Amino acid sequence: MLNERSLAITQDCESCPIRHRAVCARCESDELLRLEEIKYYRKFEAGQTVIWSGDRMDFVGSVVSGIATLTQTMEDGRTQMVGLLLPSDFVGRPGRSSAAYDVVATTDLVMCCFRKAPFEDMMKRTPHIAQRLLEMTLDELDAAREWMLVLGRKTAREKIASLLSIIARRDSSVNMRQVTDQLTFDLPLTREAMADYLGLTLETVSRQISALRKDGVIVLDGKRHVTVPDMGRLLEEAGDDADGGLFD
Amino acid sequence: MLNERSLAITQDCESCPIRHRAVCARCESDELLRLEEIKYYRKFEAGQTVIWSGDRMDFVGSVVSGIATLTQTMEDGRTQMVGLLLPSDFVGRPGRSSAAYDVVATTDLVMCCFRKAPFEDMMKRTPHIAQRLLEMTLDELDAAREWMLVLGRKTAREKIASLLSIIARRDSSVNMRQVTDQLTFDLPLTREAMADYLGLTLETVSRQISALRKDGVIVLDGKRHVTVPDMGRLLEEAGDDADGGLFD
DNA sequence: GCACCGTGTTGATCTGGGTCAAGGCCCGGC
DNA sequence: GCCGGGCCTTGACCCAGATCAACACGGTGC
Repeated sequence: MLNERSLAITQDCESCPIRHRAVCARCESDELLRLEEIKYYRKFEAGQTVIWSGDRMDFVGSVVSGIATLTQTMEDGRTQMVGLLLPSDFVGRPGRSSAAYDVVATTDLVMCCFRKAPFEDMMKRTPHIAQRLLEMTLDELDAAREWMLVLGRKTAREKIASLLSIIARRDSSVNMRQVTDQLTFDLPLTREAMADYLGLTLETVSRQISALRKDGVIVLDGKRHVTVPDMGRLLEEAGDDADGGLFD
Repeated sequence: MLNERSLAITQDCESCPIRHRAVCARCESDELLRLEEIKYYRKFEAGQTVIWSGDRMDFVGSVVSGIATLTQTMEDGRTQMVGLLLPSDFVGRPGRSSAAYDVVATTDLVMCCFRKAPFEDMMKRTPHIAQRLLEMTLDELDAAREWMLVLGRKTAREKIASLLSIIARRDSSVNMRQVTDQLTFDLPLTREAMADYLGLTLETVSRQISALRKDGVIVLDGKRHVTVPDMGRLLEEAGDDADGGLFD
């Protein structure tokens, strides 16, 4: 399904002409074809590190399938996840040659990569690409700032509810049943990874998830499979407006 | 002084041809002149709100002098500052018509604004502007992500030290004495604003500032004027690498 | 002069979430 | 089958920072 908001398209990455039209949806030039010549795929297993912070990074790319995380770590080992990369998310930074964060595959992961120099050349020749990247980066900036509110001001329970809301909204595994207003999905993160995203300990994550289960906000089937009987309730628990445009 | 990294230049905003060359430093086209026709200035007094979250926003612009903050507020009043706008910082978002955050002047403030529609037109005609904005937005994204680490994983003392480092690095009021390695500057924020930035209460901010003073990490002259006798020491307290490229 | 208000400091006490520790569940190897 | 290792849960206790409260300081209006 072609998603106007994404730079690359999830499932049909093999049909690249379509996907690359998304890079530059308003542009019909043959630049689209040239992208074909400089792209390649990379596959990673769950747990593998895609790139270490500070390493030379000579590609940019986007997630085709699977989930990766961006994390920062202090010398003493405290780590904070600063981004969650879901299919169609873009990685890398034109104009910078080394990675700013650790990028780790949390599930099996396929990325569609472009060598950086040719990608930058093409960006110069194809103005819409820079504009598309600008839009996407602004969206990411908004998401990062929303997360700052979560990290700085929300309680542990609200943090968990916020994370579940985000995954419910964005994870492609989400299965929505329109009639009952129920959502089901698998948590793509361990308790520890959730803790790193939320600025909590894994024990607190575990306790709060148990509490939300006990209170009927979520239903757990095993440790990872989540059903949300009432999305409005979950959003209330997250401290957001209950009507806050879920699937806009 | 022309700053390659900025979209607009601080002090010499009156000499706009120079400033606008910074918008598009690599571009010599006459688009620069057209910017003249659609710009205007706005002045605000300390404490005034520039725009409320959700309001219609028909301009983009940059800070000429003074300081503004971006804040998000929950229904129950908890607030989190998500950005600090210092001179040369850009505000607004091409492609979106309403403000996502409250923007408040914390000191007297002068902004140089462009009406959004003509600015967007010009962005389409002048590719380098989108590329410059992309670079700036990526810098902001990095800053936001660094702040996520501060909010999620640092102690109150480290948070204060981190904030002081950032202000020391970016505030134009900073007076550096090369020989002694001392820095002096005025805090542009109240204790409450600092608390909102750091995800703390104002009492904790006050206590930690007192503690840093007692330990000799900073010297206070009045409540706002700060001297940092040893920047390396402050960076250590912030939990960053002591050598982390201060004035790069 | 005095009252008032915004800003900041400091003390006393409380508590949400961290820390430490024990144990359960599941899966893969042997 | 048993063992070991991830991953997760739960309990007991502790502490950093929140909360509540009192007061200090400087400016401004009367």
